[in-house]
Amino acid sequence: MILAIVGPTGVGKTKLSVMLAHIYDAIIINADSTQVYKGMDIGTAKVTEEEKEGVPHFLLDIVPVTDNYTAYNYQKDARELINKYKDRNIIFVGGTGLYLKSALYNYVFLDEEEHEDYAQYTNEELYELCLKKDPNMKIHKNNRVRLERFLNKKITTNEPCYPLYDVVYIGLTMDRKTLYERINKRVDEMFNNGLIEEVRGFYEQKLNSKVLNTAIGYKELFKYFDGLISLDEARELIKKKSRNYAKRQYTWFNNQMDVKWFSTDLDNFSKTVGEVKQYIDEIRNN
RNA sequence: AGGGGCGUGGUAUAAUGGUAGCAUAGGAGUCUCCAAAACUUUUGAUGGGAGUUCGAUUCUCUCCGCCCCUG
Repeated sequence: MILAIVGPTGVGKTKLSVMLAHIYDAIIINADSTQVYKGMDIGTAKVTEEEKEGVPHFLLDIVPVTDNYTAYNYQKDARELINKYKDRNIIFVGGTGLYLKSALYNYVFLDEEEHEDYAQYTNEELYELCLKKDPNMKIHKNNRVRLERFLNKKITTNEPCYPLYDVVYIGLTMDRKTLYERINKRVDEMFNNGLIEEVRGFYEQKLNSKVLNTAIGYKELFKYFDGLISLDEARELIKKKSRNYAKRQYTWFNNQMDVKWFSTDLDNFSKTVGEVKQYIDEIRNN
């Protein structure tokens, strides 16, 4: 059996995953694009050793922050694990929808044929080049990385995207206002628990990488260390970006996957777990 | 208390005696490796009252609120 626990950031996915892993004697595979990196712990709300409660976790802390781990890498790694543990129950947990899609669906990646350097081109120029290659190209001109990739490919795919595995998608949700309050509070807790020191460690090593420049909580504090914004501004920005992200996660899971949603009962979490378990058992018996 | 200034979506701002603009937050959506990304779309405002006027958010008065200066 393969389960996937999805939902916005801060809704309680980690806790649910460990409890379900105990019930079904399952292993857990991370499906969060930033938790694969070593050392990014507090800012990504990575599960701690204590919280794992002995449940085996995979695809956590597998690459240094200087690597550029992509959905393509994730697809390979996750499918290897599915194959290796096909006799066991597997629980995917995480909020990066594209990673789940790439691993669990027939999501085709195209090898890049050329590797020209387009650094000297402006976004506009890249956009024009792409249109010259294919007038029907629909990538936005600000989406620079996608434009460069498009130019480096010889063909595009029309391969339909269909599920490869039988997966039960469990979505965890709560009303928007409560979720946003929780997200704000969680960011404050990250600051209290040493987020600044965690990020300063990377900053002082003068590390620079894609994930450090995009991950929420990291890029904002880098700006603070550079003296571009105040600490309070960084904190508010992190909260805002986290809320924006949560909303986009809903859009993705609502429209890209067949998710069964459950409301998180904050006062009685085991009740929520019970509802999820009942649903899973019904499906397994059919 | 006296003198001065200011009140425009949740927030920050623009403009005008004649359709109140922009940004951001909020809502909805798109997605074949930037995905904690990049976009699309949409709700929502002239502090209250009165006067002048064909018409006031704009001009006048008043009340309320906020800010600055003085004692």
